[in-house]
Amino acid sequence: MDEKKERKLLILHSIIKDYVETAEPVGSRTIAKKYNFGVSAATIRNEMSDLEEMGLLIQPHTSAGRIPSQKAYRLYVDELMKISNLGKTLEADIRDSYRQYVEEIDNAIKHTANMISRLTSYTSIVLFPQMDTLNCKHVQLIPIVEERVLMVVVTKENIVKNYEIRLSRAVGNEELVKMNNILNHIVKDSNFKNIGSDLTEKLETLSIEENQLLQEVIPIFKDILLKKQEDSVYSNGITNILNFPEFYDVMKAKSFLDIIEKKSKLVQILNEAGKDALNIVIGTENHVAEFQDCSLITATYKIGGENIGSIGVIGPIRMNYDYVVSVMNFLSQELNSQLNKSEENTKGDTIGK
Amino acid sequence: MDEKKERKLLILHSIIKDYVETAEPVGSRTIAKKYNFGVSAATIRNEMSDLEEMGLLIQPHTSAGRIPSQKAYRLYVDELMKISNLGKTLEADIRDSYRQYVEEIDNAIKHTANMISRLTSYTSIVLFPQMDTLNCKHVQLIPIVEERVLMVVVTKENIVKNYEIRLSRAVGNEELVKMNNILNHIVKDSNFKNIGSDLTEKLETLSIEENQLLQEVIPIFKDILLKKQEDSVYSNGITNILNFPEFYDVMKAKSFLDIIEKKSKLVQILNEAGKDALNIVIGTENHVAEFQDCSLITATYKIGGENIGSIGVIGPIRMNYDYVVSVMNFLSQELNSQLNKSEENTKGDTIGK
DNA sequence: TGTTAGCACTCTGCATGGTCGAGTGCTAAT
DNA sequence: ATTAGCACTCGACCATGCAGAGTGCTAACA
Repeated sequence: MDEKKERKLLILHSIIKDYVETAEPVGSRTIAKKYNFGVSAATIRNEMSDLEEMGLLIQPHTSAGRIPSQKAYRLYVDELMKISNLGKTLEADIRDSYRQYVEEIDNAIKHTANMISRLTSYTSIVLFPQMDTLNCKHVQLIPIVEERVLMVVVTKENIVKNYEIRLSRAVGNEELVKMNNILNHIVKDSNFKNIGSDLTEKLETLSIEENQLLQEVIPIFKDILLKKQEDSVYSNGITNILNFPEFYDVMKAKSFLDIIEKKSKLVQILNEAGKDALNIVIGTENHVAEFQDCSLITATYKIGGENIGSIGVIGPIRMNYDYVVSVMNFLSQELNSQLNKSEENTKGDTIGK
Repeated sequence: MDEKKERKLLILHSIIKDYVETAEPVGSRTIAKKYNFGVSAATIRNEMSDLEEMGLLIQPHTSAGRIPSQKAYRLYVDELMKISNLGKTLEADIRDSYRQYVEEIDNAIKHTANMISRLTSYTSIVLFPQMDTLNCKHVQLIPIVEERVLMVVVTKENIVKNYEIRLSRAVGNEELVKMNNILNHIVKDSNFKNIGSDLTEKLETLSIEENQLLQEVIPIFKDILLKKQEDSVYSNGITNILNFPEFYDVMKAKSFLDIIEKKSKLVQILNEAGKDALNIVIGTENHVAEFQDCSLITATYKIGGENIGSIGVIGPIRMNYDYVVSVMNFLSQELNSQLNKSEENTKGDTIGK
């Protein structure tokens, strides 16, 4: 009885494999011939009929072959799929390619996105470090000219963000330093997530004069944390999707591309995808209607053990899951070691300062 | 004889108008009826036949109507078109919408791009200020942690760019200040365009010790000016193009979108478009093959009288030229006054400093 | 009991051919 | 110079028919 079931699954596996390659419904003959099971097409037909009853196969119409259902892909991903390596040389090449992206974290992440889309030929979407997962180390205000000031925020994770701000009046250098000191005093060591309540609390401990000084910077400081959300996502290989017959219909392609352009939606999608090391969201498992013809595979990256963002790839449901998963596994691992290597180097000294 | 020609042009005008609206070849009857010229379709037919001989109309096949040739659009743009205003209320709304984008120049430009694509329903592409058109005012090195340093470059035009860099070793605060001083001494007031030769020249005037100090920062400083090219373009409304029947063919759409994703190509296209206040490039007048089904309308923006970047819109050749031109006129004017208003405010004091 | 060959059936894709309508060019009349 | 009329052309659309792929069922076989 068990080997019976075994064969069914093998057949399902073959069907999925074939369909992923060809995008055409696959018939019993194809399976019998191409994947020599040593039984006739008729037998395969019977098995396929069973698989259809189990909800794993779908027949577009009477005399077409069958295609895997979403449930089948889920089964495949959960139980059938075997994840392989990318191969020593490719892995070494990728590792090498990170060399030039050591300075700015965002570049390493962008590079990861580019690699994802290049390797998988699907569309990649990545989140840059999300402010609300980070912790403030210190803030520095730097005069540019007149009332214009550059605010540099360094997080405990050693991520640097900076923002050009404009005060309502020109502020002298000494005043700016004073501002900076007080500001630092209250934002230091706070967690950006609770910054709203934290700050109002701490502001109360300050003198009236000090409050006055910060009157203008504080709202700006808070704003920044929210505002940059739409800059916090990057995507590459958006036209790759047009290579797949599923999207030859211009309207489908458009609704896909529309979302990719709507950065805020992407942030949401990535946030909903799950926070495991690797997450697979197939078709309607995604809550965003426009992506229900797609599958999404995401991974997270960490600094100092804390999840601070994620990388993902989005393609048709008929996706090469095992390959894509191995790509994502390797790249997220590589990105993580990249990010944390540089942290290891500096962290010790930072704490000591 | 003159009023004869007059009529031909009126007919051409009508055909263009109709074709721009409907994207269907337009026949003699349509023109006769819809734009009541007071003559019969047969007469129009004769005129159209003449216009075709003149190379202004094209007949896709014997029994279809006719469509305007590229030459016709050029004629239209150069001589026939009347540019109107956008209307007081719309103009006021747009002007208002700039309010919130005063802090960072790049945001004002991005906003302009968003407005372009929203108003025209074509795809907008814009260049952020190009480093090589700017002049250096000063540079500031700010320690982040260990060997990581933030380099802030302020231009004479008061544009601020900043880059995270990594030195080969941790550098103490005093040393960094020293570095900063020497660096500033030699880069100050130089024009980024000639920075290569300028710097080598000035480096020779420094002591060996000073040279040593700058050894690492100088190449980085030069790199920066080139490196960020691909970050220097932004585009919005890329999927708008899919609304036009010209791009219902997926392969056409793909080759369009591919270029939009290739930022470096966009920079080239915008640079080739011309540096007048307003430039119109129709179809094959563009040298980039993939955009020869498109028309491009660009405008420049200035700071202190100097061209530093451009904004543009790209759509099908069958474009609503007069409307788009009026949009671009208004927006570039608005952007310019936005950029230079803020400069007026500060320039005086800056020089005094 | 599982497997298989055979056969009728179904459905799509494609080529064919005919009709319709839109639009033209030409000619002759005004 | 303009126009009405008419023959002509071509694409869009639709019905038809055929070939090919694939199925489900049945009866025979190991």
